[in-house]
Amino acid sequence: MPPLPQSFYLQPTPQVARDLLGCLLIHETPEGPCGGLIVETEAYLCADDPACHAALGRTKRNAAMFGPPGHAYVYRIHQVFCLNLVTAPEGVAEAVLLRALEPTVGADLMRRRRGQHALKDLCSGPGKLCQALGITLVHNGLSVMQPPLYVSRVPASLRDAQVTQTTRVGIHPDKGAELPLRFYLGDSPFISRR
DNA sequence: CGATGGATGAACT
DNA sequence: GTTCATCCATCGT
Repeated sequence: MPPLPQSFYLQPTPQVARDLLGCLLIHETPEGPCGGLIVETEAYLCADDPACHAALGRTKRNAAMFGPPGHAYVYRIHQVFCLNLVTAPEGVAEAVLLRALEPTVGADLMRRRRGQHALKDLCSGPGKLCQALGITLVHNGLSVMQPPLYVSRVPASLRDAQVTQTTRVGIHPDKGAELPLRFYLGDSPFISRR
């Protein structure tokens, strides 16, 4: 399957977050390809969303969010990295955080990067996912519409009933904690938490 | 199981 | 100096 086109990332951001569920994220690395099916995402919006990194304007760190859609925004928090896919037209800072994958490609390689872990714990969190795939700040701003890093749709169809929509993880009480912008596959054992 | 706290680095006030 | 879009070990039930 070809990578998702840029037009995909120009849909409303919550819809992009939802539609990314079930899509395949692949990173082709020197050690081999690795990745999996996206099972958990969160949308971060430009307007009325204090949790968005761009809520206070453009900075050196969040610059990629203001860039073209279909590119990566990678940031560091504590000692881990997190991967977002930039949405909305250039200049409008919105993105989707990828929070968990169901490992399907290169599981052994990912296990090596993460240390010995059960399959369900390899990519069950935004930091774990980046560690497993070998995503770092060097990927900040890169296109996710072509190798080595890309997202594509898979043939299997997705039933609406499988998608759960709820509040985001780790958001402080006065920062839009009540916004229902987290999406995950309700029957997946690979998500970060219930 | 669930709750808690420390690690640890960069951006920002 | 404060604040995290986290993770993991280590408690406590």
